Amino acid sequence: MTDETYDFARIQQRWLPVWDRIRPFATDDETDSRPRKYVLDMFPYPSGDLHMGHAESYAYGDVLARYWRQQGFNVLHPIGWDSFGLPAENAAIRRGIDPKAWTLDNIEQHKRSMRQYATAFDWDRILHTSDPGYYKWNQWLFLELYKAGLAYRKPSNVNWCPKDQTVLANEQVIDGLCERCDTPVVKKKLTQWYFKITDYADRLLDDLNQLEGRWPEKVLRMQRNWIGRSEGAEVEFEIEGRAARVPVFTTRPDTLYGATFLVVAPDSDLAAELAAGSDDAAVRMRFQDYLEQVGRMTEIDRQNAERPKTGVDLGRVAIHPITGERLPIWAADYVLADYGHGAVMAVPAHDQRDLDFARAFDLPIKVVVDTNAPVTGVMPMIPLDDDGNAVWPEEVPALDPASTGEALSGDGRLINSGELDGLSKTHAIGRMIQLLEAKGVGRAAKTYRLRDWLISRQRYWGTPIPIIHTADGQEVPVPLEQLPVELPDSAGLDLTPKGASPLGAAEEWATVPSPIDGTPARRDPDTMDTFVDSSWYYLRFLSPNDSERPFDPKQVERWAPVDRYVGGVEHAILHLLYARFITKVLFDLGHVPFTEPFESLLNQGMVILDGAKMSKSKGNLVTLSEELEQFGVDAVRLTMSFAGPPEDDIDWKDVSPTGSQKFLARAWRLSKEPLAKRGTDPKGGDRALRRETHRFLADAPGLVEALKFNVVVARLMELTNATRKAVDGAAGAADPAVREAVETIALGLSLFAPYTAEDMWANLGFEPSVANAGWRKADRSLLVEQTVTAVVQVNGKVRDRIDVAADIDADELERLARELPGVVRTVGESEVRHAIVRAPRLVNLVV
RNA sequence: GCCUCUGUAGCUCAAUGGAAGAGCAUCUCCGUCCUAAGGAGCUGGUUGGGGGUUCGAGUCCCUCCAGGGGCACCA
Repeated sequence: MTDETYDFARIQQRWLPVWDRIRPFATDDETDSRPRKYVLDMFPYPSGDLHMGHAESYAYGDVLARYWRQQGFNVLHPIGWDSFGLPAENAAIRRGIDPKAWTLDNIEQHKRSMRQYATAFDWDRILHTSDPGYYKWNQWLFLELYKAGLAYRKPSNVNWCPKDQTVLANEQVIDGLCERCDTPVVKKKLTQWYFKITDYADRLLDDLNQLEGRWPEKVLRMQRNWIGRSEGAEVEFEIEGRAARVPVFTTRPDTLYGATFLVVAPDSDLAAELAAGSDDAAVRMRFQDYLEQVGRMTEIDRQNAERPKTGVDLGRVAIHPITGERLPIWAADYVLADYGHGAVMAVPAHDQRDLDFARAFDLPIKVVVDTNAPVTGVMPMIPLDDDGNAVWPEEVPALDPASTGEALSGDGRLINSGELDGLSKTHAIGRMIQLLEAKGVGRAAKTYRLRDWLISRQRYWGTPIPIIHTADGQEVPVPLEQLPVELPDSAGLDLTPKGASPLGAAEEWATVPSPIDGTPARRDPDTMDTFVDSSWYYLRFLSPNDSERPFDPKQVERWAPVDRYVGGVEHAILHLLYARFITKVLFDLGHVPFTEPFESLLNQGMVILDGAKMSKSKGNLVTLSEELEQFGVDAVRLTMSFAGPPEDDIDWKDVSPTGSQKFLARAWRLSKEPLAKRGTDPKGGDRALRRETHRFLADAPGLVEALKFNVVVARLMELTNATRKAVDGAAGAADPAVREAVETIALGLSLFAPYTAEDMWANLGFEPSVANAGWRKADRSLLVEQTVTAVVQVNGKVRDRIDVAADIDADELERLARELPGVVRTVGESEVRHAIVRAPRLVNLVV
């Protein structure tokens, strides 16, 4: 191969060392006064080598980072590794090696591949979370939350993965299965550390409105669903033989008169207490059996709404707070212990779940909302026949959920409800809350699906929780000056999951003197959920080597929050919710001046193959390294960008890296063509080509910012085709417009195909790097057309067209239009009743 | 089941209510000892179906159909 043919391998070899030397993407100049942009790619877990998903994500992040750089911004675009977590530990267990060494090897491998892939990262700021210099500040963060009362320990029923032998956060349980290994999750009673994210539920929900339009609608919806705020009332019921009243949460306080029994979650403390207080030994026995039966069930069974209702009568009696009726109390597993108060008032007539239960156990059903009645203040919609007479429905559906099995959940008029009678649902809700408040037995209330964030894990490869437990059972924070609490060496430790943290077995490490009085005490043996690590890493990138503090406030002021965050939708809930939460906590504690970490979010789609997700087990993997070998880095990157909108999935079967390669070669060959010298004034060059060039320069920025990378690439192809035509045609290679066009193509390609663009730039006689060359400003005067073709319609149908001056006025255009042969022929003798003129493009004559 | 988003050329996508377009692929031709690179050109459409509003609808409204996504015992 000679220098005359496009050879991606040669070009890659040529420029990689040059970039290593000139470091085009270093961002460290404190005096730089350009406007700033912070582009962040979600940092990867360093397992194995880069795969197609990474290649896609980094291609997109790079387009944005390189684009803003070309637009004259000082761009921060860092990378690091989320290097704590189970995969390293599991791999270490399987192969009997040190997780630390394994992790560092992988990071090195990743880094080499990323460089080869020409990612525009600042290599002077890399970090990884398993570095004590990083996780020291995880521990600092934990202690900040602890001091603020936002980190606490409590015993509760937690999600337990029997395979990984560790607890899982609610967010890590997908359809009842462990997110990582698809093992059915079970419940286990354990004392664990939590972050009090529920204190922030309202803000996490309400602040999503600020992100509207800048985060994908889908992610906003998922977060809203996850937080799941519901508004209603808390109602308190007296229990016979119990001093304290029992509160329940309901969204339908209007149906309180229809409550015919209470249901408590079998696995709640309340259920156990009520059952224990029953006089009847048989009741106590039945409850124990039922509790065991429920405990054996996996989450996946429990979440199945189709299964028949089960439950036991606890033999206890609640008093209806308004009517004073005596209501039975049941325990049933359709009520969840950790939502609301773990107890509900059952209104079978108006709630499907309660109805199913009442029918199964023959409990009373009382209708209190007439859903056939027109709602107060709203006229009923009665259909009319052709003569204008009302057509009454043949049959009004019966108000009888007991026999139909259908609960009446709609709106209607209250009946059998004392002073609420006649009110609509909405009015009755408000009125009932007033009544409850007046009687002191209830109040308006909100509740959430969101639970507190369970952060402790019984594993080795994570951040040790910086708490010391004294012999007399006190929790003492590790003093700041003793941080980091470093992990003990893994040598000699059995990392195999046993349900207890391996750290507890590292006697030498675990035994410490109490910070209070020096008596023997023990370190907390658990490590933190790795989502703690990633909840604030975007701040650490601003001063990654600062050993004095987690982040430099001056740099936070300069760069944060992140302008554009790029990553997969698989983190739509977990990571993003946690990062938002921690950011708000840091704001409240005065550490950062903003409340949302990520100004805008790009969720790229997945790379799939033949309509299916790629997976090793299915054997339908596309291996990135093989694609790179065959097509080159640039062709693969370009294929990613060209495949469609970034948020859509890319089916590798539908795309053509060969096509990308051909296009790159065609563009590259153009860089050998221009005969005009560097710096030649393009004025006077071929007007049509200049117009194409400047149309691209004018349109590309908006398209990039709208994330329509595929359209930008298509436009580059058009410009390339136009330039080839000019070179081979009348304009010729010496025309200065050709040089201008080719330089523009190189600049445009620098966003998508950095090696090719750099080589073209050199062919055109410039010094590297094209990445920092700067975008050209479009000359708007070249965009306007002197003449345009106006369409002339008669009754909306095109009958003729005419070339006119672009600035023609409406009257003149109409006059010309009426004389056109096609128009005269169609209009004939008819009178033109109306003319719509949109100069200079269109005339529509209505006859 | 509920809530949402999307349906335009074979594929991926454009088109302030104003001529239905681009890139890629296909096909044809030029080129060549052969093959390929390369170049030129032609095709290709009921804008998912139906109805409505409008001088004019891919665009706005209604309805049906198809696909994607989310939620789903959360009181």
